[in-house]
Amino acid sequence: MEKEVEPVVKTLPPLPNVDKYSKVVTRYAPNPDFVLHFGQARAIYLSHDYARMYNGIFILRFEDTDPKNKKPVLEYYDAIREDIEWLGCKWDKEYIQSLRLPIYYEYARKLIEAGAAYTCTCNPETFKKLVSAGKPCPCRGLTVEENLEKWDKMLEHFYGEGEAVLRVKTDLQHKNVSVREWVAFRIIDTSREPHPIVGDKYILWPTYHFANGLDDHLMDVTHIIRGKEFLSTLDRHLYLYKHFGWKYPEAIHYGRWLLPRGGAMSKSKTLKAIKAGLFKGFDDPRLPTLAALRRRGVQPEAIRQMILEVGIKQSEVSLSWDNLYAYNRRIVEPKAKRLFFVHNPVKLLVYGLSKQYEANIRFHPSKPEMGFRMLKVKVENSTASLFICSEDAKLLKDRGMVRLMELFNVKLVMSSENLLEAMFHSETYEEARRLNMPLIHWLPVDQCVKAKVVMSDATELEGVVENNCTIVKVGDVVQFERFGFVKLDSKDGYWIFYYTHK
RNA sequence: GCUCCGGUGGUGUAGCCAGGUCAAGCAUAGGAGGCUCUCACCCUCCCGACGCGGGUUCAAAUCCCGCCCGGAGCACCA
Repeated sequence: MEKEVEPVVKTLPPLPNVDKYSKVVTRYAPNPDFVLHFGQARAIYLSHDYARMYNGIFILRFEDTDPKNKKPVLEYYDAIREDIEWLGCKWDKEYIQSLRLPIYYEYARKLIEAGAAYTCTCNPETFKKLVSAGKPCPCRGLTVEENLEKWDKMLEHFYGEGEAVLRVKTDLQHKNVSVREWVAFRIIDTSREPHPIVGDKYILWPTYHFANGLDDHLMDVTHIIRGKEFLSTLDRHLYLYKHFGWKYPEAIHYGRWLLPRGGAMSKSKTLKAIKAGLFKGFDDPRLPTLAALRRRGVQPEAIRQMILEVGIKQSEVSLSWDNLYAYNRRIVEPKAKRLFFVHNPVKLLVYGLSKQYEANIRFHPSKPEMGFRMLKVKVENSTASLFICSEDAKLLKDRGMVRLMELFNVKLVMSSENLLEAMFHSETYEEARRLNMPLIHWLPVDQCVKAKVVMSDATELEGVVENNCTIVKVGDVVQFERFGFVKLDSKDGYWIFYYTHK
């Protein structure tokens, strides 16, 4: 029995205060305004894996309450579901906030009735001035009745966009000015900015602070795992929970992580660049989206292991792609079949052959159980026609002799720009080693198909791949020997592979 | 600027709460060599870190103070 190399998988540290709750409930709450990127896998895996670890519940909640500035797009709801499924995380419940507005209205009314929230029709500038000085605005003194009346008018489209908001009462001296009297509802003109799901049905929309905080309670979330950019929303939520007399869930915040090469690019910038044609789509190999990583052959388990390794510190971390690739290689290497791919092929004629040749090569050098592939070399008039990489052609010119892997050794006799001519030298590997010949791969000109590899910088390498590639299924990761790991992307007429890593 | 949060090799992480077994472990990257009919994998070795300065203590990466550096937030965004 051969043992697979088991990577040392770190286990998650225990979650705080688990025994205080009857069931652990976590959630992931994306805004469907773009596909998920690599960094978001962190909150997803941590939330999901903790829920599983404690036999709890993992909730997916779409937070689509800004049809204007962070406009949700219908296709991304599904794209996000697909991304999360690909990561291997199944959610137990799903909610869409835009379908819950009546619930938010109901709780807003309760808040007003409790005297904990008030309608505000101040000019934003004057309000800002007052509140940063720690002073209340005139609206704060309105009676409950007056507030309910104005609230109803807000619901009835009496006010236009920007004319009225609902504020939550806080401490006017709160250290963080943005926490003071924060906005729970604002008006968005959905006749101009329709929501992808509910259209122009509502104009009064809850802010993230309100809907997110409220839903965490209503959905019995016990443990919130999110980036530390949400640290200040916790302060806001605390007021909300205090007004309602609720207990706030355990909140864990992790620091942001930096990725090299455009990893920190913002959604809006990325979208703009895609529209401008700078990227091929949201799965362009240069982008750090999950869709792109998937397309390139990165295994979700590699991402998970990397996230578990990084943990949940609040300090920021700079990750390198190399690190992710190392995890991925560990997963992919034992399974990947080996094939020959000759890029920028150059024709090589080998003379002096006295018989037919065929090479039987393992699909995996250290796993004979994975089987063999065959490459037949047709010899006519003592001559064979092969392809080799142009880089290897240079090698042959420099060294004079090379071994064609698993075949025989040749000696260069003539070279022009597009054609190399060589003489059969000897057959054995031992002879090649004795003479210190470089080893190169090759393909018979009649045993290969055209292929191209899309590199991680989106450039494309043209070449030929051995026709044994018919055993490869779309989505499989294979290794092109002396080249790197690639994933078969499509084979409609043309074999297209995406480069994964070395 | 204000408010929070954080600083272990190039990168990530263990250790810090309960000081000694840490002249700091592991991984990855880098270097050298070995194995191998791939530049993959595997094996061996090397490289390299407790931000700085004080204090407490027999003893500090671990506790205390100051400084420095980095990050996050400061919206009618999520």
